[in-house]
Amino acid sequence: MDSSSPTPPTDASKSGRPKVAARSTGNLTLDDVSKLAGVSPITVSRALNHPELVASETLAAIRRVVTETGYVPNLLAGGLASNRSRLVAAIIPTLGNAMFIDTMQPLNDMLAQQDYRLVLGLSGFPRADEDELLKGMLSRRPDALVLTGVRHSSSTRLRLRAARIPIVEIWDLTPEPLDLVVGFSHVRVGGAAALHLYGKGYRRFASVCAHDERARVRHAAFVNTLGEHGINLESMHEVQTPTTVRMGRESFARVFNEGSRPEVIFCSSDVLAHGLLAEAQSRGLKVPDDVAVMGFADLDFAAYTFPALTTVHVDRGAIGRMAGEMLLARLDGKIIESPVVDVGFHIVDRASA
Amino acid sequence: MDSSSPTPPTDASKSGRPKVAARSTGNLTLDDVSKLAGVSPITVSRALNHPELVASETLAAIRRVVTETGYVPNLLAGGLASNRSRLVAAIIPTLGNAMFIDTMQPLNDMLAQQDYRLVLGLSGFPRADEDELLKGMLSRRPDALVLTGVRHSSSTRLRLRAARIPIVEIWDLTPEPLDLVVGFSHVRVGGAAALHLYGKGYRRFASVCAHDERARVRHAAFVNTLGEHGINLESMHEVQTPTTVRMGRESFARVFNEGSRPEVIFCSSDVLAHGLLAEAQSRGLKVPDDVAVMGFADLDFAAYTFPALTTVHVDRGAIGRMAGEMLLARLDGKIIESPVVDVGFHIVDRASA
DNA sequence: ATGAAAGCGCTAACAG
DNA sequence: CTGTTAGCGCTTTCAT
Repeated sequence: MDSSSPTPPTDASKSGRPKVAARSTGNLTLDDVSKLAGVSPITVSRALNHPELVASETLAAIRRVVTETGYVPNLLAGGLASNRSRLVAAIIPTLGNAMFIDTMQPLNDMLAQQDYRLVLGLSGFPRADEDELLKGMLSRRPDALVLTGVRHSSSTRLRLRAARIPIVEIWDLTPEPLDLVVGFSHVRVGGAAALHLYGKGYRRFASVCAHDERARVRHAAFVNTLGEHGINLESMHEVQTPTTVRMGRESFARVFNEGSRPEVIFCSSDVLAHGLLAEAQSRGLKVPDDVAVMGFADLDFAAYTFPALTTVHVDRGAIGRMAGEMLLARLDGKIIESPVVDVGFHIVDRASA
Repeated sequence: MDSSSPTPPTDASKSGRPKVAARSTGNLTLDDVSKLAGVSPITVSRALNHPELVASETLAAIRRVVTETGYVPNLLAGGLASNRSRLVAAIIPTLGNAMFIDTMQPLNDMLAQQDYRLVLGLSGFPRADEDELLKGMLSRRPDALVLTGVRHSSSTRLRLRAARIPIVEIWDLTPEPLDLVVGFSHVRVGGAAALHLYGKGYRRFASVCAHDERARVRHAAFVNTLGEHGINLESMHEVQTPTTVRMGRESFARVFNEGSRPEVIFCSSDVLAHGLLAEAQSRGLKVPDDVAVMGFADLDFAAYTFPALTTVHVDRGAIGRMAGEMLLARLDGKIIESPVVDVGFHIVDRASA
C-alpha cells in the first residue's frame, strides 16, 4: 500500500482499484481536448458534431484547442457509441473494369460530400464467396450497402435482411429487389443488339463473351433473339476476365483462324471490341464492310479510336449518382417513392450516322 | 427508490443503478453467442481470433452457435478495444486513371489475404485539401497508410508523424521519406525519354502534359534535358485530368492547327498518346514516319492498338505488391532493411524493334 | 447551453 | 484452457 499518501486509507475491500494498466493509444482523446478547453467531454463532442448547440465562445475555445493539438476524433469509438459508422460498403467484381469504376467515382463523390466514406470490396469475377466478403464488410457496420448484381445466395440474402440497413443493387434489374435497385436489363440489351444487327441486314454472326455473369445474360438473349429469326452463331468464344485489348485481338485471330467468316462479331465489352477492331485493321480488313464489330458500354477510348464501332451506350455515371442519391435520401430518413430505377441504354451506331 | 425490489436495500447513496436504457443495435453480440454456447464472452472472442487457444470441443460448440445465428462480429468495438482496425487507408488522386488502379488491385489482394481491408480516399487531382482527406481517414484509425506521391504540406507531415503507423509513399522517390517508399524517379523518366528521342535523331519536339504533379515533373525534366542539347519545344499543351483519348485527339489537332510540325510529340500518358495516334491516323499521317508519339506507362490498350507507340514501361502491379509486402511485414513487427524501393522503368520502342 | 452517468461490443491483462 | 475485471473513446439520455 502506498502509505505515503496524505489521504486517509479508503475502503480498500471494495473490489479494488485498477489492476489493469490503461492501454493508451498514444492518440489524443476527446477527454484531453475537453480538459485543455476547460469544458466537459460532451461539450467537445457537441462542438464537433452539432456546433449549433454550443455557445460561440465555447465553440471558439474548443476549436482552438482542436487545431493547436491536431486532435483527430476516433470514429471507431464514435461509431460504436452512436451505432452509425458513416461507412458505405460497395461490393464490385474488380477494379480492372472501367465500367464499374465509372460508376464508383460519382458514387464516392456524392457520399463524400455528406461525410460518408465508401469502402470497396472486390469480389473477384468468379465471385469468390460473396458471403464471406459480405460478412467481412458487415463486421465494419456500414450504414448502407451497394451490391453489384441481383443474384445472391440464400445465406447472403438472409444476412442482408438481418443487417437492416439500406441496400442498393446496381447494374441490373430484378423483380425481387432486396431494397433499392439502379440498373438496366441485360436481357433487353442482348435482344436489342441482335435486332439492330439483324435489321441492318447481317446474317452471319460470331460472338466473343467475357466470363462474366451479366455478359452471359446479354449473350444468351442475343443468341435467343437471333434464334427466333432462324439464325445460329457461326462462332462463339469465351474469354477470362478482366478482359484486355490483347484478348480482343487474340479472339479475332481465333475466329478467323478457325475458318469462320462472320459479317459481324458481338462482343461483351468495348475493350474486347476494340481489340478485335485493332486486329481487323492490322489484317487490312475494312470495318464495317469486311467485318463489323459490336461492343458494349460506349467507353471513351473505343469511341474515339474506332468510330466505326457499334456499341451500346450505358450511362455508368448515372448509375452511381442515382444510387448515391437514393442511399443518401434513405440515410436521411426520407421515403423513396420508386425504389427501382431503370437507367436504360441505347444503341450507338456511329458507322451509319 | 424502487422499494418493490425483493433484495434488501443496498447502499443506494452510491451513484446509482442504470438510469439510461440500453440502446441495442438489434445485432447479435458476442455476449449473446457466449450465453448460447454456455461459455464466457472472452472464450468466444478467442474462438474467433485465436482458435488455437481454445479446446476443440468448446470451439466446435461456439462455431455451431455462430453459424446458426449468423453472428457477425463488430469490428468497431473490436478495433476500439484492441486498438487495431485492420484497415489500411490509401490516398490516390482518382479512380479514373488506370495507372493507379493497376497499383491498387494487387495491393488490395495482398492485404485482403491477411484480413486487412483497403479503404480508398480520392484526393481529386488538384489535390483538394490532402490534409482534410487525411484527417478523415485517420479518424478511422487505420493500421497503415498508403500515400500517392511524396509531397505533403507541413501540417500533413505533422499529422502523419503523430499517427505513428506504417506509411508507404508510392509512385515517386524522395530523399526524405516519411517511412517506406516504393516508386521511381520521374525526373529520370523525363530525362531518359528526351535522350532516347534525341538519340533517334529527332530535333523538333512538342509535348502534351496532363495537369498532374508527377506528369509535370517528367515534362520539366524532358524539357531541361532537351535544353542541354540546345533544343526548345515547338509546342506545349496542358490538359485537364483525368485525361481521355478524346483529349488526346483534340490535342493533336491543336498542335497541328497552330501550325507546329513536330517530328515527335511527348505525352504524359498512354491515354493521351493513344488519342494523338488515333487522330494522326485519321488524318492519314504515318506513324512514326510523319510524326512519332511517345507515351507513358505502357498500358495494354495502347500497346495493342498502336504498336508504333514509343512509351515508358512502368510495372504498376509491382508497386502495389511491393507496397503491400512491406506494409504487411511492418504490421507483423518485422524489420525492413531497405525501406526505399526504386522499381525503375524502361523505355519501350516497339517501332524500332 | 452544459454536464453527469452509463454503456455501445469488444479485447487486454491477469488469475486460476 | 477458461474466466474475471476493467476499460478502449465516444455519444446517448436525462437533468440542470
